Order: sequence, then structure tokens, then C-alpha cells
Amino acid sequence: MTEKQQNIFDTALNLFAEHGVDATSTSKIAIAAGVSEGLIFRHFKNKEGLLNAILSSGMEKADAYFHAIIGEIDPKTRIKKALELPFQIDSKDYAFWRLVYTLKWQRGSIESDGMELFRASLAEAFEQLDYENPSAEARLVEAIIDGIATEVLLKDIYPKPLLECILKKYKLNKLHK
Amino acid sequence: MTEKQQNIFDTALNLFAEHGVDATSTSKIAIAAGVSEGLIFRHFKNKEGLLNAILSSGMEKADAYFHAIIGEIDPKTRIKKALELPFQIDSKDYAFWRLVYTLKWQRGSIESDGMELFRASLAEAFEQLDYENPSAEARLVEAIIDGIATEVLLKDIYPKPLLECILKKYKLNKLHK
DNA sequence: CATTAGAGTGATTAATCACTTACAAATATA
DNA sequence: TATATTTGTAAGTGATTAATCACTCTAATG
Repeated sequence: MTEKQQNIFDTALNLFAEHGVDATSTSKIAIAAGVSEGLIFRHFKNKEGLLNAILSSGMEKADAYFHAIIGEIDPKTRIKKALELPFQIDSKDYAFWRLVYTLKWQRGSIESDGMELFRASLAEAFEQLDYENPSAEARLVEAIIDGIATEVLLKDIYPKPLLECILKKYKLNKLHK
Repeated sequence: MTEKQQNIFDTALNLFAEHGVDATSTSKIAIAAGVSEGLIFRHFKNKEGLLNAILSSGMEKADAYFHAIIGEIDPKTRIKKALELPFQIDSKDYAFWRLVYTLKWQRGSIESDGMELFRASLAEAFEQLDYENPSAEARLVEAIIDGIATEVLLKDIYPKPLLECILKKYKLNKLHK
């Protein structure tokens, strides 16, 4: 990636996240990136290609986090780590996640293979712990993660107290390790 | 409201919810509603005015639900009713809520006075029950509601099992009344 | 019957949209 | 040094955008 190409990538990500893809024109991206509009199309083919480059780059990094949780063998620890996910979002990645959550509502959620494995491994953990409805429990955890992530991404408040609260509900707050 | 005005209102709501406000042109609305484009501007002044009409109309109905919860005096019942909220969304209102959740990420969340009171009354309930951090508990419930509502609105699955799961965590599943 | 007001239309506006083309500058390779 | 190749630009393209325009139609009022 040349410097200008990286410029396009970064400013597009920020503008997409802040105002939405549809409200962000290629001309605005070019101006904000200090680049001619044509260069966007040279490097990324079209607007959709630019968006896809941003998404796949971000999901690659995200998949690493998911696999770290899948690899956790102890079911309690696995669930705990899953619930901790939204509290560990790197602030550098805020724009990316804002974009992902925005796109959920129009273009369907961006699914990586890591996310599917993550879902299944959660249900498996609840099953090992003899929960009554493991798959529903897994979906609930996913919903809670989404809800808290929304809280973290949209309101800039200190989220840690929420972690205490939710871990208590799952009796995971005094878990060794 | 004349029939055509109602037509514009309804089709705009559905298109806004499905594709987003920015991706929905006034010409598309007019065609889908079987109406001349000019009529949109006669009745609603501009696109923003149409959006505002849709939002304020919807929030009026939503406020009724919030006040029903605020009016509940027993703290446990109040919290339970709050957690039940996302499971009781009228399917006729799906489009409206999809629109609300979409707009959260770009134009800021649509806040009604009912919602602020709701938030405060939740914290009050947790305080009465001697929870350690009532305001954090209230924010957590809000986040959970948002997460489950997202689940309900985006995936068309049967959500009731999730209600069982979450009520158990709050020990509200065997609450009389 | 004459007047008025609101509902509704279709053509038209300037601006913006995503994207293309023609060409120059820079950089690598021979 | 000569020649490709890549990186970059400026000026365009037609299509679409939100909004306005002059206008017609209908129904009620006096």
C-alpha cells in the first residue's frame, strides 16, 4: 500500500463509520484524503471495492480474537472471556466496529467463519455446564455482547462497572484465572 | 391525513427501515407509493420533514409502553417488565424500530422524555433492591434490551427461550404476577 | 354562479453522484 | 540511458438527487 492508498483507506473508514456508506461520496473521501477522486477507483476499482477492502481487513483482525476464545477449553473461562469481549475493543478499532454495526441493519451482518465457530463453541460450553437450553443461552450471550458493544461504541462512558454486573449474573466474577 | 398522504408515510417508513434513509430517494418513495414526487414535498415540506413525521409518530406510541413500566411500583416487577419489552414488540412496528436502531449509528439516538424517565426508574428499582451499583445495573438492563431487540428485529427466530434465560439470571422467572 | 383553497401532477432545476478517460509524473527494470 | 510500469491527476461523462415550478382538478363556501 502506498501512502496515498492508505490515506484513502483510513479516511474512508472514518467517514463510513461516522456518516454511513451511502452518505459518504467518493468525492468527499478524495478531498478529505487529499487525493484526486480518480485514484480511489485506480486502487479499489469502485466504492464497493473500497468498502470490501476495509471490511475484510478488519474482520481478519477480529477473527484472531474469536479464535482465542474458541481455543479456551474450560467452559466457564470461555464464557467469561466471551462476555469480556466488548470491554476490550481497541479504541483504534472503534470506527471499524461502528461501521460493522451500522451495516448490520441494511446489508446484513458481516459473518466470518470465526464468528460461526464462536457461536457454536459458546453453546458447547453451556452444554458442558448442564444449562437447560444451551443454544438459547449462547444466543443470549451474543445479544448481550452486542448490546454492551453498542453502549461502548456510541456513548463514551466508562464501561467497566457493567462487566462486574454481568459476570455476577453468570457467577463468573470470582473465577480463578 | 388523506389516503395518498398516508401512502407516502407508510411506504417511506418501510423503505427507510429496509434500505436506510440515505439510500431511499424521494423519487423511489413516490413511485412505490403511487404518487407524484411533488406531493411528498407539499405534505411534508422536505425529506427530513417526512422522516421527522415518521419518528415523532412512532415515539408517541413507544412512550406509552415506557410509562406503563415507570408506573409499576414493585421494583422486581418493574425490572421484569423492562426485560420483557423487546419480546413484546408488535410486528406491525418492526419497521419503525428497525429505523430507530439504524439511525442510532448516524444521527444519534432518538431520545424521548419517556425514555429518560424509564432509565431513571430502572436505577431506582435496583437501588430499592440494594444492588451494589444501581446505575450500572440500569445501564446493563438497557444494553441487554437493545441487544435482544436487535436479535428480534434482525433474525426472524422465536425469541421466547431467551426470555426464560435472562429472567433466571435476575431471579425473576418465578415472580408471582 | 363565482371564488377560493387544498390536493395532486409532471416537467424542470442546479447540484451531486459514481465512475471514466486522457494524459503527466514518478519509479522501477533492462 | 532507454523503456515499461505504476502512481497520480484534471477534466470530463451520463445518471440521479432533493426540491421547485406552473399548472389542473375537485369540492366546499358564499
